[in-house]
Amino acid sequence: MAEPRWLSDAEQDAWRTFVTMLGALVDHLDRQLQRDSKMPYTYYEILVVLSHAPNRELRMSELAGLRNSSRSRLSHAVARLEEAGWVERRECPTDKRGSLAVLTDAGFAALAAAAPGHVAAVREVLFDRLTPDQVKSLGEISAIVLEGLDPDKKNLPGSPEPGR
Amino acid sequence: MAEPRWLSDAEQDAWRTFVTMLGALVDHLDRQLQRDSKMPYTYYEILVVLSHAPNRELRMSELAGLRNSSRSRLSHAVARLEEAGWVERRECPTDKRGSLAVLTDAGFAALAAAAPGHVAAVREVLFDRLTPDQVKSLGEISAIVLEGLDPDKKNLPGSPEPGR
DNA sequence: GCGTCCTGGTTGAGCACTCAACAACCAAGC
DNA sequence: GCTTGGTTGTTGAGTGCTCAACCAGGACGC
Repeated sequence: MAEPRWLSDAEQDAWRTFVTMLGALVDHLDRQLQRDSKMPYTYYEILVVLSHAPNRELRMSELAGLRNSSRSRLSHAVARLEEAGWVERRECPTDKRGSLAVLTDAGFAALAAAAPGHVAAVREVLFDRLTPDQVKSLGEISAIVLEGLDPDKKNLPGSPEPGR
Repeated sequence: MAEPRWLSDAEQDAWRTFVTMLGALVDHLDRQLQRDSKMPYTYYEILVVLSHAPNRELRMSELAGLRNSSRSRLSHAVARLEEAGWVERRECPTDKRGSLAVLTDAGFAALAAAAPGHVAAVREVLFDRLTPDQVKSLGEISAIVLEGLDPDKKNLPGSPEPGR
């Protein structure tokens, strides 16, 4: 086996900073939501996606696709959200195998209550500290990396904000 | 309560792309390590940090600090690594409360075996797709965000590569 | 009709993490 | 010495995830 191509010093620096930032960022946002709104970030995103859907309902697998989540994960998650009263399951009228996840009024209210704090947190750690050029740059870099990871996935789910 | 400052369109775009990329990236790297080396990413990082330490040993809390990890998490993780034979616990000679985590030869070998694949994965999804300017930009942006999250933390643990 | 294969979704075991509680120990004051 | 308070590290319960196994129902062939 050939000697692997290790990272250059500049690459190592960038990688260490990036990966540390990444962990701290995810941790920070997750804790903020958990503390202030009693929900993990992933559940927040499920509620957001549902809030944007027509009738605030989606087939389980559509929801999983939009969330880049496995069916299993989503099934567990929706079970929790159902216990919390934020989502209901209904039978799919056109395919008896299927389930619909429906955002309840209580779920929408919980989302509406959680959103300002979450968006404020995102703004505070990210957008209020970066110049418009840096935001643009971050978007471009993210798109390039994402393209390499997920070549045929073009639909980006989930703005951080709830829908109408 | 005042109307929250929502994100601009450009910010929303950047955020969605960024957050989606982030999830996919973490997932990709974690799966690569789990598949090829039977260890989660966080355990890989513990081994890396230990491999760079003098005598390949560290106090638990130092290790936790370098890894930005809680004591509890580290304690659980080291218990697993000990089962795998990659790390040993020893008493700290100067403080009877303390424990030392010591990287074993088997642990070092496992790390050495895992490193090339991991670094190749990082290179493939990130550095081989970005220009040097973009790498520089990513590093700067990461540093700015990290500064806001972790104001007094200046030590960045963990290059992705094992030490001597 | 009937069989076969695929798809949608759920389930349960196992794993990594968090949080709170705890035991053991050090350090400082008296 | 003793007590008080902070530190170090572990433990156990609970949560969210993955993975593989599974059932139910659709889709296509015959």
